[in-house]
Amino acid sequence: MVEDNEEIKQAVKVYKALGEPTRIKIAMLLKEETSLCCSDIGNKLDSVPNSTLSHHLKQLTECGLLSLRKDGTYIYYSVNKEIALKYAPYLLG
Amino acid sequence: MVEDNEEIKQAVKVYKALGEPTRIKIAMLLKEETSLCCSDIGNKLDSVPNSTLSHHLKQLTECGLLSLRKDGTYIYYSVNKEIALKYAPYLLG
DNA sequence: TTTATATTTCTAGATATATAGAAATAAACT
DNA sequence: AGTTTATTTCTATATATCTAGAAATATAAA
Repeated sequence: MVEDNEEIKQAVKVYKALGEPTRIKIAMLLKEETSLCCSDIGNKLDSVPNSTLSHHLKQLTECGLLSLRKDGTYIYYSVNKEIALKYAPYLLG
Repeated sequence: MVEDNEEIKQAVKVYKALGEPTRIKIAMLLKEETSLCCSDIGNKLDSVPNSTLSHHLKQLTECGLLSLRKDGTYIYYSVNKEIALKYAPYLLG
């Protein structure tokens, strides 16, 4: 029997996060720019409202794929290379 | 702007396929066994009806992650290494 | 040609997720 | 204190997906 261990759970979370067009585009953007804040990402994607963007960024962050750094009002996102390398090195080019 | 090209579309399909517990378990099984038929997989997973299994195998196949070989009534599934290597080498161990 | 086995399709209900407007929070600036 | 900007939370609706029983299809064996 295959077990439901923590690693599989994280893999499911990571792949679920990447299995959505807007989110994979965010990951691709960050692969090129190394670090962007929410509104920068919004400007690069076409007509995605902030609330929707926030929802997507949350999932990408919660699965460990993105890490963030706060700077005043801004939150800068970047790809967590360790996780990307493990589950989806495709993202890193 | 990030584009919706074919490669991104396939990546989304692959990751969507992997972003579900039963399906990632199927992929893990196949990583160890190299080739299994639908009912073998059903026996290794606990109480997943055939119709559900068929649905999952269809998604894993349609995104290119699994390839199949028919042998009489049986259909043997195995991991398509080219696709797995590109998008999720994690699956190959 | 009947029977058994493997797998798929059909169908429907339950659950999850995506989307986005509006209000709320938070930090910086005047 | 009031205002602007960045982001989140709340809320609701629409859409997608998971699940599984029952019927259908397909191949093989008796």
